[in-house]
Amino acid sequence: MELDPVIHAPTRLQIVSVLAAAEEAEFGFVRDTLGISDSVLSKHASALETAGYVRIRKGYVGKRPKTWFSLTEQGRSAFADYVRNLQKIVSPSGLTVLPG
Amino acid sequence: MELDPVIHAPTRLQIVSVLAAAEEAEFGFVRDTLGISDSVLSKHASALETAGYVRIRKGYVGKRPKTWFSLTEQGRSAFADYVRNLQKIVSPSGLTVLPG
DNA sequence: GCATTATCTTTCCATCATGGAAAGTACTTT
DNA sequence: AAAGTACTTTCCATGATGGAAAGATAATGC
Repeated sequence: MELDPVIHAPTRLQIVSVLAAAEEAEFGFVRDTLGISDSVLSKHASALETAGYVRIRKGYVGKRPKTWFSLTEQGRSAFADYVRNLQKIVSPSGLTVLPG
Repeated sequence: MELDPVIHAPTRLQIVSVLAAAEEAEFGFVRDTLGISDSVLSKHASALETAGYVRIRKGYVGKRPKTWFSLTEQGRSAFADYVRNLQKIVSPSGLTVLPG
């Protein structure tokens, strides 16, 4: 019933949730969606990559460098586990973390 | 879409979840259920009391002092908000993990 | 009466996490 | 050459966390 600390930190939870909702997301999109600084996103993305949860892809749009993030299979699975564990912790109260 | 940091800390989330499932819970029960030390529970309970989320009741069982915790109305409401916010963050992923 | 137990609370400490600013990297545009 | 784009890394200050140890208070055991 452990809450994976890599995912639980609020900023990373939000990053992972954004990525879980899409196949891939741009650096700037994630940063602006969450309203965080470049450095914070860069550091959390690296932490998630180190954990094996996020893939960081670098490429170009025209001549400008761009970075995209996506969840790895391991990341998706860890996120699903995380949500399940949250549910276990919270559910005795009768509340749910799930939509609907 | 803020996750109340008083509740989000894993240990306090578990404490609050336990309390949300009951009217009142004993110090020893909560400590043993979560597997934490006396000092940690004592400190987190104080923090939750300071936030207005938990009521700490002291009394006796026979001649031995005992402490009980319960959520205040404010605490229940903050917890419900917390879970709602969690839902908002997580739900775009479309996870279909079922409660229970 | 004094030591021990019970039930917490508070202090101490060492560690880790977090975020933003600033500086750095690499390349491009003007 | 200077400035801009798109990050990454370093620096730093702040705060959170947990357990052990020491306290506080009262009740039993011997």
